[in-house]
Amino acid sequence: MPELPDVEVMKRYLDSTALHEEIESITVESSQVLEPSSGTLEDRLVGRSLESTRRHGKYLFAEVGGDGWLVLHFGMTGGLKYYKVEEHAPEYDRLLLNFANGYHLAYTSQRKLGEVDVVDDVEDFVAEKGLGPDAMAEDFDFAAFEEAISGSRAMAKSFLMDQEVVAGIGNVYADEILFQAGIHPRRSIDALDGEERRELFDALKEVLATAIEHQADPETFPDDYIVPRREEGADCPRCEGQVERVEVSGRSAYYCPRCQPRKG
DNA sequence: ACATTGACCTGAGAGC
DNA sequence: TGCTCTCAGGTCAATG
Repeated sequence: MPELPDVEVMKRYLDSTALHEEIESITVESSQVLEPSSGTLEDRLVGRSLESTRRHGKYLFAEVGGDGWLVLHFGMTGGLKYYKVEEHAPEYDRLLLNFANGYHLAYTSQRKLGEVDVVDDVEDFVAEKGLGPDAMAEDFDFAAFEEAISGSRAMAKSFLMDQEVVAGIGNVYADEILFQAGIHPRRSIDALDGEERRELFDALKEVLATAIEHQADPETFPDDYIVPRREEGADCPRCEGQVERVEVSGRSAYYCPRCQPRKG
């Protein structure tokens, strides 16, 4: 579930913990998540330090001592933890960066669907993956959103989740964006009128920004958010209706049929 | 061009 | 209690 807001929170966490510390060694607990070989990873990291971070969509990048970037992707489970004593070691750690100061940065991924890589250039990596603009980037504005819509006939939810259209939105936040915009997840994107497109775009920016403000913790989200109630039969936070589930691109979409009518 | 399905992977929670 | 089954959802590939 690490989507843009979750990854942004991890970026800030990394910024406030592990930067500028020398990496003394690495420990590979599971090589399945590693794109390069353990040896390559070791060669590129040991003796250096992480100097800065960037994020594009759901990908986090950490600059390695001015020589390339560590790429972290979390799949659907996973995160980072910076700790010193063994008692604080997290479960499901797959890779550890062991710093000279005695601390460790653990990359965790319960289901091992993540990816760790080292690349020379972030832009090249983004281009290679075919990722669209980051959803929170300034240059992803309403004009760019409309431009992306033109020519697409995808369902609204599939469109939002397409990383080539816009990078960073996954299953959970797509549901929230559609709920806030009052748009049914299966409506086709090109059927939305001008006003609906505007509302959808505004909701996209608003939901992601709000989630980041709340540390991507659904427990603390505004009362009218649907994410904490993604469950069939749950009460809609905005009306007397009940949350329903429908399948979209093989994923569960939770929505309120009253707030998000099939046809608007 | 888009939807659907299944693979990857593992453990939490449900159901019996 | 303890087992088995389903499901979770990011990404990619194959198929319709």
